[in-house]
Amino acid sequence: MPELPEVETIVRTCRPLLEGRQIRAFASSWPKGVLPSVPAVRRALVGQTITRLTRRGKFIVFYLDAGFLLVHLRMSGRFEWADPLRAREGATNTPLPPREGAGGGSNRRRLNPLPTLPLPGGGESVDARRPPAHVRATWDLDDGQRLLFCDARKFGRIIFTRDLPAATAGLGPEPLERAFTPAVLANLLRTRRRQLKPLLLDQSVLAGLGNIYTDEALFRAGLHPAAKSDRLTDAQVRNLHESIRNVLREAIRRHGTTIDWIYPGGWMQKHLRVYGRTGEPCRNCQTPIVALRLAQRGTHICPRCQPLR
DNA sequence: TGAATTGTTATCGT
DNA sequence: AACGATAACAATTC
Repeated sequence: MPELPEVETIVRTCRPLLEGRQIRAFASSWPKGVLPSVPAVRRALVGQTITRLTRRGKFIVFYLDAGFLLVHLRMSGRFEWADPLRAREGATNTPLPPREGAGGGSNRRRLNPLPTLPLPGGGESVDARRPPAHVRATWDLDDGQRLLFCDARKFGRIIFTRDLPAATAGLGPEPLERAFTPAVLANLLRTRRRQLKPLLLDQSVLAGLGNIYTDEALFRAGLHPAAKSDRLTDAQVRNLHESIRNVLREAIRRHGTTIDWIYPGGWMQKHLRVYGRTGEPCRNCQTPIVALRLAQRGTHICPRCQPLR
């Protein structure tokens, strides 16, 4: 369930491997996920050089000589690498980010004919000898590497466009950019009358937050997820603004949250304060964390630190 | 076995 | 009529 920090980590990890590379081939047997169509995307991609790799909200954005490729991982999408070069070298000097705490040891992979490198940090229990499951698309690059898009649930999307602004027109501001000031947030909140959590989850309002970091930001700000967006004081808005940015920055520093097989390599899960901590004591006041259902989403709060009124 | 999972979209209600 | 809330949906894992 990659949200902004996980996507940012993936982009930073893939950037040195992708920027400057030319795409030799693109293949996919997944028509629903590739827009406008697999043949059209193949024609658009082959021969193109990837000049930049960036992120917009939860989209990974490939800048090409002509046009842009957007990849959305949705729930279960991930990138992997099939890399014959690295396989020959024993995969010992890969530019993967460091890991903190447990899981150490198995960063080195055994020699084998066609291993893949899970991104971003190397999964703790990923067996590199096993070919990746659910491969939906592949990119062959001019240095012999092959990038794989894997997605068990097929919720992800691969979209080619020549008009990036049009393709991302439906996204709200980037929470970590300078332009995202407390005044901007105040405007987003007060021009609507919605519950805070569904509003912050809405990508057309603010780009990049998902279920985990919305819960975490609201906890840090001491706000109840069902509180109405137009009833916050200036101080509460400033607080929420700082909470959103801080939790995202901390999560990026820790390479995101790893809570299941989908996204390996992060360690922010060790620092979450409410998400997934139902029944455990609040780190501020020891009150047990409560799970509730809001906007069809599992939601976690400290009832004492986040009163509704 | 079915409950849980997320973002988007269609639909319902105010 | 515009906005907000809600339900359905994609497909798989445990």
